[in-house]
Amino acid sequence: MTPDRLPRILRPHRLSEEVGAVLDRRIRSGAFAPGERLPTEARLSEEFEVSRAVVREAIARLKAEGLVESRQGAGAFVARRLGAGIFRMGPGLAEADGALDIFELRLIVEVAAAERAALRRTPEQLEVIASALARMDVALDRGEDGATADDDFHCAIAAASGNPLIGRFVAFVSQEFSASRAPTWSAEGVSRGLARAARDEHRALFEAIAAGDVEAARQAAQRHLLSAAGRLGVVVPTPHAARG
Amino acid sequence: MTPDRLPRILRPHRLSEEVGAVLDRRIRSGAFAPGERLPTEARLSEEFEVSRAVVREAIARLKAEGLVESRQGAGAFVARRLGAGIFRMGPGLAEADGALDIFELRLIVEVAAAERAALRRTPEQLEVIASALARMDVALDRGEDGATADDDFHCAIAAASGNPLIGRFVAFVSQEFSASRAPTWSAEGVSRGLARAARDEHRALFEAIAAGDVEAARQAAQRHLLSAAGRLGVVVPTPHAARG
DNA sequence: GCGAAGAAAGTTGTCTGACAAGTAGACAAA
DNA sequence: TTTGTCTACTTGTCAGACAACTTTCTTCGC
Repeated sequence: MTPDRLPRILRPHRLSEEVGAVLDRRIRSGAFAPGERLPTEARLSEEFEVSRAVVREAIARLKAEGLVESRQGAGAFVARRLGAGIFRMGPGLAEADGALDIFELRLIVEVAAAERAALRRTPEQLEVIASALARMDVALDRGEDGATADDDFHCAIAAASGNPLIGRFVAFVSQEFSASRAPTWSAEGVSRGLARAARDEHRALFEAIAAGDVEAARQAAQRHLLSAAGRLGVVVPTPHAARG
Repeated sequence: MTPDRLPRILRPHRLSEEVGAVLDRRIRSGAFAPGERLPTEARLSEEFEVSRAVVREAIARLKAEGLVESRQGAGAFVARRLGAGIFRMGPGLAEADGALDIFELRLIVEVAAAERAALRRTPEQLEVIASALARMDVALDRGEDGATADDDFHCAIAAASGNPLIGRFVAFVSQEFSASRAPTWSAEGVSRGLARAARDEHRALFEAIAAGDVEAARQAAQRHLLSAAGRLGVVVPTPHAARG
């Protein structure tokens, strides 16, 4: 646990964010039911003792997130389908239990991506994967940080799955959780051989994809992600434990 | 009970949305580079010939979407990592090739969710799944629309996976693609027996989860989703074809 | 000349008041 | 009951002002 993140200690408070956060909670908690009309802007500005401009800005955020829809003259309404069109991880998910949840989702999607990449990758896509792998090797030899190349490697595999949606989703998750690769590539991680272990797992995965061996790719991807979780002290239970 | 969900044929234009759309395009197209400072609010309000309030509301949306960050006194800046923290499907994805991509992602995540639900579901969660199944039966008997119950069924299984992230993601994908269930539950679909076929698949999946049989749950979920895709005329290739 | 303190200009955040555009409910007329 | 009108209400937009904060420039002491 290396929490090098100091998010909002020094950030000056913004009224519109506070108001937005309160409304957000009320909506998600069900205090305002879907389809129900929100109090008017004037009413809210009274309740929170802020100007209408602040309320409007807060509601603008909620509208952008798909939680609220407003109609001129009628009012603002809680969306019938909360947050349609947008998926977000939510802050603070990258720690404690959240890490396990994210790793499990990564395991599911990235293993599937690896299988499909083994089947469908084009020579060009294989080249991109190989390039990321090579950059990791260079970083390892020189004792530099290979976290970015690590990131690229995973994203390149997902991109080679032939499904752009999978590619984008893996990129999203990986970005969201990029901090998780830091311990492996830190000075301590390198000295403890974590980076080298990760490199070997990556190579096995690459070779399986290069060979077009779906089953080997599945196993290599699963082994790698479980090991990566282990390097963070997270144990991901898997229904396939007997097979993997 | 009035379902006022007509597609808003002629939505009155909202200035803030138009301004926001223009800025959105400029940022995504790279006209404003990541990290670069945006023109000031005053400048933008001049350019678009709108009030500063409109510009602020537009920027508030972009901030909510993670495209822009602003600092009081300094200005508004294009985010270094565009849209970090948010995943969206993008419009128009639910047709043509997009349907295949979404179905493949659904297949991956929902099959995994079914496996985990078979392992981890609590009696309460099983009850929720059973309830959705029962509602589908009622709808089928009465010739009513069971699409909502169908939706609930899938989401309930994902929720029973024990991983809230999976639950939310399936809810997201399913919502995004809710139109896909319509053909099954339409009058024509019911008369052609599509709804009945779907019901049988659902029941098999439910029983596998109730019995805690991981392998059966996996197969039932896969079979159901592939059949569902087939009912839409989509053929999803799967690396597990030999096994399933 | 140079570094530091301070002034000045510029920018976002918030407040206030006002009017335009659009909606919903009441009420009267047919 | 149906229809049309009216009125109160709500959101959308505008304008101007000030506060809070950042950046840049100026000035002063050395």
